[in-house]
Amino acid sequence: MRCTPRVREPLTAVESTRLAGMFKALSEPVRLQLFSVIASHAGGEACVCDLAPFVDVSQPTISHHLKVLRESGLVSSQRRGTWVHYRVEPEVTGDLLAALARTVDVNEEVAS
Amino acid sequence: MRCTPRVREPLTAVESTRLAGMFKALSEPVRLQLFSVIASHAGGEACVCDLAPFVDVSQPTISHHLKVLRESGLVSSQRRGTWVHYRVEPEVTGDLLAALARTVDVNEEVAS
DNA sequence: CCGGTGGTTCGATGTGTGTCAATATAGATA
DNA sequence: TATCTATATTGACACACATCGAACCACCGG
Repeated sequence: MRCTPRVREPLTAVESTRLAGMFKALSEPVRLQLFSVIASHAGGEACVCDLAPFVDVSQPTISHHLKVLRESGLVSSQRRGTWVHYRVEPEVTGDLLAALARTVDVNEEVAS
Repeated sequence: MRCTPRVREPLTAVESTRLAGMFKALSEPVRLQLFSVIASHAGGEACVCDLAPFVDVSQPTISHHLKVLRESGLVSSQRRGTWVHYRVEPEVTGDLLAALARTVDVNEEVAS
């Protein structure tokens, strides 16, 4: 029943589950935009008050989305006095990028 | 109220919506694995019968997930006689990769 | 024109999730 | 202590979604 040969090993169920969790965190437009806004600040870091002007949802909703991002591991948070700062986790985002790049590379090798 | 300066422009709401749609397609473990299995075949292309052994869901569920991937633009499908072949769309996946890489780059520039 | 096999669509069901208003917490300031 | 601001949590609700069995469609070999 096999129609096409395989060129490399696909993701395992375990790897897929881990990566899918990160993709899920970025799968909401508002959340992706929040992540992007954080990343666009110096040091990949911004306080919540910097994020609010960019998205058109209530403050609790912003807080909820930040929690989802935090739990995915893509960002971390730190309180500094009155303000809470969110920071992109370069290592985790790098993992995600690498996994996706590996997948896409298969096509590029074949295309060239 | 601004605590941190911005280093680059974040994604707009429109861009976020488009990209989030692709991330969403990859946000399900089974679906991500299907995508990965397709990409792991020669030419970034595989027929449905090649995918089934890798995931533990019913055949209708596989078909549903393939439809979602197709509608996201990340893969396309083509019937060849009895079998239907799914193929990774390199250009679309490249867009996604580039957008994510741009975001991560911000951190790496700062880190170095 | 059948019977069979590969894939898709349909209908139903349980679970997950984005959103907000209201409320709560944490730190600063007086 | 009282109060103000920044952020988080709770509760409720509507909607989306993953999954399956059953029915359906497309191609192929008699």
